[in-house]
Amino acid sequence: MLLLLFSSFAAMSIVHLIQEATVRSLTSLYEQTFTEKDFQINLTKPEFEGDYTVVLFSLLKKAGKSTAELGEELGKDLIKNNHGLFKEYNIIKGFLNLSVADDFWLSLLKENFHNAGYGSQASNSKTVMVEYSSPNTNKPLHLGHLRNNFLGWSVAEILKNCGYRVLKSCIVNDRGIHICKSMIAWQLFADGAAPENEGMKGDHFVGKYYVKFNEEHKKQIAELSAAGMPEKDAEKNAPIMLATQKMLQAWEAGDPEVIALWTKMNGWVYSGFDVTYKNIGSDFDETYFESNTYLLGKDIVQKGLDKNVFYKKEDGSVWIDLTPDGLDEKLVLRKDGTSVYITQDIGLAQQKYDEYKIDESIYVIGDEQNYHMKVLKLIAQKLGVDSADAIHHLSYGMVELTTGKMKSREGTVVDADDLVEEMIATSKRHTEELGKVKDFSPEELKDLYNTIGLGAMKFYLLRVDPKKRMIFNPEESIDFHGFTGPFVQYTYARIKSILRKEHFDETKPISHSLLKNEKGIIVAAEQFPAVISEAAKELDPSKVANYVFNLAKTFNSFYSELSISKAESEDKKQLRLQIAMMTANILKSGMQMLGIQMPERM
RNA sequence: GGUCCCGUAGUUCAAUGGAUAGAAUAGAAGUUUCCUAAACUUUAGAUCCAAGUUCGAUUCUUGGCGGGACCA
Repeated sequence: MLLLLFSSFAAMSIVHLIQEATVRSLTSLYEQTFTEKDFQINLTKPEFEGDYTVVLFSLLKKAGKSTAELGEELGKDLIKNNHGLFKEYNIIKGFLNLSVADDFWLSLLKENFHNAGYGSQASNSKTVMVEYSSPNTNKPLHLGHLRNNFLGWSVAEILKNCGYRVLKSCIVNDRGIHICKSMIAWQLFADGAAPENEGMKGDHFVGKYYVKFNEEHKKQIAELSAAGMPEKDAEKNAPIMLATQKMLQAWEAGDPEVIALWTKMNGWVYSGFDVTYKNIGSDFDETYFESNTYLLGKDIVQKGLDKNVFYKKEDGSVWIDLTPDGLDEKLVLRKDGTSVYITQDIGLAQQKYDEYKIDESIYVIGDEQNYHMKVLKLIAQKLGVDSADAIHHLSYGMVELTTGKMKSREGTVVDADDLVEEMIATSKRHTEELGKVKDFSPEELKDLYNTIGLGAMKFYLLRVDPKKRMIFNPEESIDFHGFTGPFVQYTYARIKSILRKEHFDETKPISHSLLKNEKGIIVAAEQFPAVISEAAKELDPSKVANYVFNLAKTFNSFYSELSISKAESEDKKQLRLQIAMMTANILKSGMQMLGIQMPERM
């Protein structure tokens, strides 16, 4: 009877149910209008009796009661008028702790334990584009790019689970002075070498010449300075820099030789990127190349001039005045008529909208671009670009090293490929030491090492609030114990092991009181849909990582306290099997949203 | 010079204005004839400083100190 009743509540979270019930009780008790914003519902701290807590302080004035009176009256009314949803209550200081009936939790478990899609929402018929990764083609990917890639991928997955149609896109920064630097250095120092003859990945090969350029550039600056030239002039007038500038002009003029070299070297880089993306599991529905988009937005400049959003200075350059918005004046077209990044970006934003009619456009870009993105959105809005309001910058903090800044041009970076390789090697070592999967085939082992190594790395980079910069110590390897991916994977593998051995008997009705360890997991499981929604709203995968870890921890504690296969009764065994299965389903889909695979055994 | 962000255990991270500030790791002490010990249990350890708002501040406001990013 009760089970049936509670299953009709299943669409609503328990927090929501408590909110509504509390509003009803307050309104009838004190004959005033209350809303759920008048008070707060928290999880009850484990040291107190109860599941959820109504914080009473904010209600005292309006109700005209003391905490003790209000708590008693509200508690009694909640118990009386909610069909047994609440079992009991207690009041400590200004906190009304409510115990939710076991039947509610049992009903929730029964309804959902076998549902692999628990927590995901139906289609909302909205399209969102997530632009991420966006590499330069003059160097290989490093740790910072990995954070970007994992964030972009994960946010896309989270949004999919919330019912969005998601398009993953990438803008490849394949032109400009930085690419010319690698090209010049290759011409000067490579003697025609190609990645194949050196057995290098193409992106690493090209990156080597980018570093080489900077070494040579520095040397020439020193020479010119020694000859008496001021350092700033020396930077510009170093012969290698002059040659690079000349090459950039030749590229823009379409010089066939330069274009051929550019095509060849970019080709090397792409073949290298392909390998890295495949290894880390990144992919894109749409790839834009800046060499195709850099002329976009010029018509927008004209439109801006017509609308008087932009103005022309005497030298012919075009500007926008953002001082009324608390920002500066910003250049949108140089005096020589070439456009700047912001102009292209507006052009591309418009193109994305035209092609896909996207409702939201998320840009995963480092926080060093906060100002740029703010200006981009503002200008787009002032111009009346269709997609302007949809622009959303997912700004993430830089990854810093304990040993100093990562600078590609100085070669002081943690390389993405190296790190991936190291993680996989470490997972291999751990696995071999433990010796639990000696019957695996070589292919199965390879998959397992990948799953665990990448799991550790992705979890490590995603467990931190994206907005905050994070610090990485290259001397210490990423952990496989504690608050880590492998911890969650291990919990999952243990559950799967049990599920392989035991069998479900769904004919058994389950009706008994829940032990603390049993209920704890169901209470945690109930929060999963809300966590996903929150993560989507905040574009924050760390919410999922933290949740999944806590659920795994709760389960591990349950596992060590209570036996499943040797439960006190068949009833209890079936209950615990359901709890285990629901946990496994949630862990798997939560980790999937972080881009992390789950091993059936490890 | 201007704008913005960040200061929490030794370290890396949590905490929609709420109860005794949570974890992980490193440290100390335990758990394996029993479903996978990559686990579990116990223990010690922190809000940069100073005012203010509030019944209540890690959270909000102001000022300092320290770190970072961006703009010209």
